[in-house]
Amino acid sequence: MERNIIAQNFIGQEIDKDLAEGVYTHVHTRFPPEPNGYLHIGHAKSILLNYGLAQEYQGKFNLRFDDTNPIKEDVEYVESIKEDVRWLGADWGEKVLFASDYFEEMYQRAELLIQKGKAYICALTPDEIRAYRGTLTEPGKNSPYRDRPIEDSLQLFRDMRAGKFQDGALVLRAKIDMASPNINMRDPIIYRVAHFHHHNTGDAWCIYPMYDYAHPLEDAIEGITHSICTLEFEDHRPLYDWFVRECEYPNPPRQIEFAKLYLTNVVTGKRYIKKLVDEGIVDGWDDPRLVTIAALKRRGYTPESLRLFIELAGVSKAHSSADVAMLEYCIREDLKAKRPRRMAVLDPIKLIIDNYPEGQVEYLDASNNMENPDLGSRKIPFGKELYIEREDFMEEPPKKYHRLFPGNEVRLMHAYFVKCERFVKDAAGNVTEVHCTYDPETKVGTGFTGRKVKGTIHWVPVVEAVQVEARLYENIVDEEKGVYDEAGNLNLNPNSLQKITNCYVEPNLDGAKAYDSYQFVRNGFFCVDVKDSTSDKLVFNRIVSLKSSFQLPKK
RNA sequence: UGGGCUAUCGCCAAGCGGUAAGGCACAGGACUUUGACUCCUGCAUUCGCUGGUUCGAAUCCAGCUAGCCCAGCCA
Repeated sequence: MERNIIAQNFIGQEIDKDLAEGVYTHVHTRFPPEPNGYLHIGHAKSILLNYGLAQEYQGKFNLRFDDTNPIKEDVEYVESIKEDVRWLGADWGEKVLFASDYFEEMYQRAELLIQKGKAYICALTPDEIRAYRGTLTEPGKNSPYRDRPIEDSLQLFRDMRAGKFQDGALVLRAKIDMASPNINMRDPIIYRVAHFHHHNTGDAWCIYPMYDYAHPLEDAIEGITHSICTLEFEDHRPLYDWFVRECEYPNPPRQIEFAKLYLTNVVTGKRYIKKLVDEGIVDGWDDPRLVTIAALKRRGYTPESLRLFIELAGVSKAHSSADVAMLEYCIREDLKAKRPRRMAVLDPIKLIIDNYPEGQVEYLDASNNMENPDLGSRKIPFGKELYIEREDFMEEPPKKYHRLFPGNEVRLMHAYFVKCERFVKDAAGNVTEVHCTYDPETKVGTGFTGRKVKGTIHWVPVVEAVQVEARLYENIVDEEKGVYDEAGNLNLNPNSLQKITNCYVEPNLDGAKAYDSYQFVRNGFFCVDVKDSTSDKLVFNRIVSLKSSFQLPKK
């Protein structure tokens, strides 16, 4: 049976233990995003982890929107989140769940807390509450409203719900311990007044539960067994357990924390991504320079590649940040045998074959993917004039350079050996044309073994070349300076987007229009940028660089 | 003398008292119709530090050190 790699970590071990000890008889996990932004690579880890765990133990997985703060939330986000979760392959079963669907039950349990003397209505102002809370090193002191009679609190709470108070006038607080060394236990607020339209419940409520209260109840209501969240909630676990216990839920869920996924020298973090989007520094939430799921998808990443990445990165409690090289490895690994390959020239110079008949065009048969014959082959027009990459010719080559230079012979991919005879420069000294002679006997497929060449280069026929706009992306942050400066601002890289308009790819002679997900192996993988193709131009985004593919050998 | 958590190769990460898995990256080499891919090879006498227990410790104990999180009517 196929084991879920994603479940092989300390969380899986804890679950094994729980199951063995009979604490739980089954496994039920959930992914609980707040609909206040787009999902990014970090969420993919949580989604795949929770879903993978449910799969591994033949349990259930819920997608639940943690929509308890209408001020920050929007339906636009719930739709995009559903799409991304679905794209990643996580199946949430019957229907999507919303925390807001449990508002009535949460309210009832809050009344229960009041009746048990475990919660009270507090009229301190926000500033006063902060002052009474104490500091990290000093205990807090009790609110003067802490011993308000139960009946008074109950009535006040009902009045809050009835809309008799302004925002911020009153809050419901849990009565725990103002001297607790854990600040979360110092009578945390559990309900606040907010006259705000909610995307799901409309204007039915003017009081909304806080995360610390709502989350454990949501989990308990849904019968979640393992509530997996990130490290910053470790301090909240005692409170989580307190609410489940005091609200009298049997079969309490268990919270387990893991370290967030960071990528080295990449902007993760919703807050910063949002800033880049809001300030127009990037084109939108799916700008290929971001690591939102939408952006990765647009760059050509596949769900399989992200799953592989999450598996390779692993899950632990150690603060860490994975190398982007690992992410790029994953997309190469996934695509290399799956997708057809094409030739492309980003920075063209002309290659003229002096001994090739003027005006002649022949259609060469080219394998779509040498590693996967099932992908078939295609015809490529070949003629006297071709475009080749500027980097593939050097007037004075360094040692070990085995592409074109005067007197050297190379293979034109899928075609012939070609020997450089001479070249032409313009007034500024730039090479404009490279002249070669070809050897008809070296045609691919003829089994020619007379001699070997050390280099094989890409080319595109001048006559039928398809011109596209290629966008090459560099990291959006300055890797030298690091992601953030002292003030916590992003160190942006002004060259994060370089447009190249005079780029050519080979034509699709079979009439296919899309170049989506084709591999342009010498130049990294490309995919069509569907959204920005407003003109009739094709727009390509390069998604990764191939290891040393265009680097000259080091000295 | 607040609390919680973390520390194993450049980056992730196994390891759970019996003598340091694996992946990415990197470096050599072979192969080659993509300097890619593939294939070999190399890459921690050592597990933040210092003591202790033990025949034996990355694993147990004690004490240090460093880093991260917490004082929203955000999640």
